[in-house]
Amino acid sequence: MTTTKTKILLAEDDENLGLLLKEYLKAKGFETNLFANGELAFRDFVKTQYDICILDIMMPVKDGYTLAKEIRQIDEDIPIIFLTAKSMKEDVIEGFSIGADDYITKPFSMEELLFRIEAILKRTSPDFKTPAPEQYKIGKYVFDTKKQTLQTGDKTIRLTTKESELLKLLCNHQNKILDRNFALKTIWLDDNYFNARSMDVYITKLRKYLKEDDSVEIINVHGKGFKLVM
Amino acid sequence: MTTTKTKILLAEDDENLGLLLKEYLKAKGFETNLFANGELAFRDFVKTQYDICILDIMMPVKDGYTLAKEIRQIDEDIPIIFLTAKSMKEDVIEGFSIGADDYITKPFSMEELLFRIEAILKRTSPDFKTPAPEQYKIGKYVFDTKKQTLQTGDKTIRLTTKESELLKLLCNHQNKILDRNFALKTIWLDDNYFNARSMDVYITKLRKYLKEDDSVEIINVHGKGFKLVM
DNA sequence: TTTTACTGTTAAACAAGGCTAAATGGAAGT
DNA sequence: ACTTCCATTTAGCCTTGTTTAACAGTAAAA
Repeated sequence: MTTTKTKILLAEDDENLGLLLKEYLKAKGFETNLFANGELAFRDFVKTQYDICILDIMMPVKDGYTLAKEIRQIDEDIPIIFLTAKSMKEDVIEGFSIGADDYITKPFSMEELLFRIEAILKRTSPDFKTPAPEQYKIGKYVFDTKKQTLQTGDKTIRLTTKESELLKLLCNHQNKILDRNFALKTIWLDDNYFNARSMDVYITKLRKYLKEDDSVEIINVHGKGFKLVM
Repeated sequence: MTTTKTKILLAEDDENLGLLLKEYLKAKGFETNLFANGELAFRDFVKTQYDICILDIMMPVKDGYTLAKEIRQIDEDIPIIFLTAKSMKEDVIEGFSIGADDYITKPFSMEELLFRIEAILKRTSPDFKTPAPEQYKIGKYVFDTKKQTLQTGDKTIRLTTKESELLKLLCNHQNKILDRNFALKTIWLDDNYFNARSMDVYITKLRKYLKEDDSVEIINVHGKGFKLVM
């Protein structure tokens, strides 16, 4: 399987921040090229296929706005996110006028940057690892979230809406803990006692459906939630 | 060409801000419906085709997060922007986790909001924006709303008025939940018990008509409504 | 160990929905 | 007026989805 990594162009003159972001994004599965100024970034942009650009505004040699304008002349559509220390109204306006997709003021958490990147990518590239694909492979099962079915070779199990929503959340967090309260608030909208017990009942149901394949298991993490391991 | 205005759902309990935004957006060519709390906003959401939702987080009766989750259960894809006074890291994370497209902290300039709306809309394919076409493709069927017919290669099924109206509503909300009460009030003008049972009978009829194509299905969402998936 | 908070599972209860057939009632034809 | 036709509603019965209750088991805490 050749899942091409999402390529990010990062133009940031603060070396500390730049490397930190690059490392973080790498850990999150992105391929990031870091450049210390707009000039270097642009020289690479023309020869590399990027999926998204993250540009600091204030940089030596060539600032972020200028860089963005040059990028826009080459590619009208590529997503651009500005990073900046100042949050002056006019600057934000100018950023968006150039055709920015987002404008983030420092300080920001890397997590927020990641979310903002993903929010843009989910609308941009249709094949982007969206947090909610229509089909999941669960061991020898195929779970169709749209049709709410769970197929395994011969038979097809029709799932109810709640079963489907819960399984979807589990798939979404596969091999990670799905927090009880998060799941409750997402599906039941309220994490009271009764809904919690209701959820337990649904976990039992899902386990029954999935018991044909031993490599798949929904395990409980005491006091935290459930984990779909496979 | 009759370009329909982009419809915005705005949930904001601060009446001053709400009306101000509404006026501003109106001047910019948007059609905005303003609601003072999440409950009212949701009640309208199920019966109106919106293009984007702008939700304040802190609202009486039903807060923005809960509203967003309810909206997401009905429509997984509609863009959501959160407005909030607090910019706590965890809140931003929660907002994006629900599937927000942007998260703006007050105070913000209306101009910035406008740019952010446009940044999102330029990435959103306006496929459902074309209002109520005369013909729908439903799997291998062609549904003609005007002639009230359902064609599939060889044969043509004549639909009755009620059958046609219901199917039209379902098509209008395809892959989203068609709210029971909204459908009843729209077609039967009254959501009493008997009309509800009548509607169930019609759902059965439509399912029979559509059973030639497995890729099409009318699934029930318990207590909420029906969803035409394809 | 004892206690307490969680979790697993089953079954009961109830509401909602699926389906079929019969009843209703209006429109059109005789 | 009577009949036929047909869309729609009502009735009835059965199935399913979801929640609640109840009881047993287990992990953590005291």
